Amino acid sequence: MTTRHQLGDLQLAIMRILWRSGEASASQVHAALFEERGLAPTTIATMLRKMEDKGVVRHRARGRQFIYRPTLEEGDVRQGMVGDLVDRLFRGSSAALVNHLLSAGEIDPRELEQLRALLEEKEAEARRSA
Amino acid sequence: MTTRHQLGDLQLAIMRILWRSGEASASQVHAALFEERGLAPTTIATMLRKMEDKGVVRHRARGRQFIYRPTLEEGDVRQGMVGDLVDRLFRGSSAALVNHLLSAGEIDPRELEQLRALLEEKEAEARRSA
DNA sequence: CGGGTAGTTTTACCCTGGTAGTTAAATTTT
DNA sequence: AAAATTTAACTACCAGGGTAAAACTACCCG
Repeated sequence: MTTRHQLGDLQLAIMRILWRSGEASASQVHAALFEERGLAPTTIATMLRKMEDKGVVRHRARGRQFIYRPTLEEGDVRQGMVGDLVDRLFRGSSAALVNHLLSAGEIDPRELEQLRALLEEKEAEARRSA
Repeated sequence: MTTRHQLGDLQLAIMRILWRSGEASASQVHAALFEERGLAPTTIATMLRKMEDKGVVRHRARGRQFIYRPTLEEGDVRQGMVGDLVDRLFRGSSAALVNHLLSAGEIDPRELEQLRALLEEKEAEARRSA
């Protein structure tokens, strides 16, 4: 199991850039985020450094600039953060979370059917390997 | 929509005590949590004060001690925190979260069937009000 | 009355996320 | 060569969660 990394909002935004492009320099990340966030370049650079301390990105030098790469897959991060929430709020039961979502009407009715299909598939799978 | 309150781990633990007992003094909360956390009584008291600042609990005095009551339901907190995660990680799509849970095999196979039943119920409901 | 005790308030630290100014080094431009 | 620009490093600050010692206060008991 990948160590569960908890990422903040800006950190996630940065990761998304990196996942999309594979790797990027601080200024590229800044450029990509400037539109929606309007942050100072130094803010991005600082955050990238902190993220490197934490181990979620790594860098190599190209000339005088740093190129950052993510060390985690998007799925890992999702898994980790969702898992954490499940532990904190649903005593580890993912099923309880799904239950909550369904009961609270958080799911778009138009998507119910797709979910059911997926669920049935999983059920069949579970039966097969039982 | 209830304002989305983000609660930390200790805060959640405290809330759980309060939800269970309806109301409790700082020392009662401390006693209830001491087993698993072993924190100082002042830590609990401080946290309760911070939580009151934040508006998630309220207190009244009984003699010289403070009796705290939660101002939010457990469901509200769940809804808020899950909603937040969904926004951050799944661009607001709860269905995408369910999808993730199913695809990643996070759901105990034994619970699949119950979920399917619930899902079918929701589907029927949706059809009815469509 | 006086002291122990229970319980609250004050004060203080650490850590992390977020934000950014300032400075220093290197590279480009004039 | 000098000036301007780029880019990274350093430093700083705020907020909030978490943790707790210390100080204050009111109460009870002998």
